[in-house]
Amino acid sequence: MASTAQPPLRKDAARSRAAILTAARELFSSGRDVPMYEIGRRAGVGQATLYRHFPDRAAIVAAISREHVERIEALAAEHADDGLAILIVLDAAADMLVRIHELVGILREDATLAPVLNELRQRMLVVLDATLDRSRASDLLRDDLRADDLLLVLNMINGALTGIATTAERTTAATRALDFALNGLRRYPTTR
Amino acid sequence: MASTAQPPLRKDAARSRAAILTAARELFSSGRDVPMYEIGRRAGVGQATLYRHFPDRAAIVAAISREHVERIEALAAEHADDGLAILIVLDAAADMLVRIHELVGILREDATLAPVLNELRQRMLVVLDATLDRSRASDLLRDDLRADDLLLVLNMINGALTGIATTAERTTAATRALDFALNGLRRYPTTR
DNA sequence: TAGTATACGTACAATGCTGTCCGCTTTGAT
DNA sequence: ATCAAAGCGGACAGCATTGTACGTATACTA
Repeated sequence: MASTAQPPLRKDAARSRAAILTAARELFSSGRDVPMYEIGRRAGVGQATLYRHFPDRAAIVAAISREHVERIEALAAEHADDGLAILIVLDAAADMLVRIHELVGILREDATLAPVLNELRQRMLVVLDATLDRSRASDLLRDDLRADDLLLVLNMINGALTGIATTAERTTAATRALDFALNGLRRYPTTR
Repeated sequence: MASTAQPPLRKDAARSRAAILTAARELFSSGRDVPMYEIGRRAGVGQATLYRHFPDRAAIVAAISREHVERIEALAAEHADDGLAILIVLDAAADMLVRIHELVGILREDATLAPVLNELRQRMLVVLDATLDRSRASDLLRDDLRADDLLLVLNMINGALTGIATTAERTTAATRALDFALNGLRRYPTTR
């Protein structure tokens, strides 16, 4: 598998690529119906350049999405021997969702991105699974929990953010949602 | 306000209207990118008929959405004097979300539906608030809860459903999500 | 059962977005 | 300094979708 080796980009090409990604990150954070040419316009780049760097919307979304998952992977690695790591990771993931909520929607919406979505889901599962395992000893969480339950919880938190426009309000909602997910609504919680 | 009085529909018009709503309900339950003409085609009705009954997509979505909220309102009224009413309502709402998950997405997606969305949100808040109040005596739930927290929880459950195709799997996810929302993830829950 | 208002379907104009073509410009190696 | 390779932008062809125009059919009323 030597196929991933890329020839280095020429100076102008590198600038274009970065500009496109920056523009896309910004536009994708405020709404999901973003025309391609709008990304180009914001990046100060022509249509052809846009499409040369990224053959379609999917490629851009994939590139940006991976960045974020990689940050979570790095964070989990840093806290590998912390018994509370799972709480730290969930917290960071919730925080990430506040920032990329719309992007997640795009990722799910576009059928051609299904393979990427699966890849990222899988990587998150690996991280969550490992972290959960290491936190098991601390008796912090229910012992019927599995990694995909935590992914479900992240989906829940993401759901709590839909339709909220400002970052501040999103943060509030995410915090409250995480609180509910961790502690529940019950007055005298039944741990079943 | 006598404005809501509608002249009775002619027989064929009534049939068309019902066919359109049925087709829309079906199509909206399996995806959110549904072209108008597709609804017409499925309903066995021409473009003009479609647009005469509903001037745009928003009108169809609004009509269908209201039906569902009204069912919840009726259910809450039935259980008005049950101390566990709030659990029953949450459960029913979760079950409803399993069926109309995509519709909720459409409702939020289309900017022209914002007024309808607000109206429905408001009506849900009223129901939840009243039900929560009546359930207060049973000491069932945390006492810091307000109606909009419950709406947040419903959003969370709705979030848990995104990207799941089959009804069976959605039901499973909704059940698990409701469990987490009610009881939390913690082994020894801190009621804070 | 005849007439009129109402509803119907088909065909099409208008719009917005995607992805490609092509002649010009920049980069960096000799 | 020169030149080929690589990159660039604007213009545009193609496509999907929306919403309208218009001649025809159907349902209620007398």
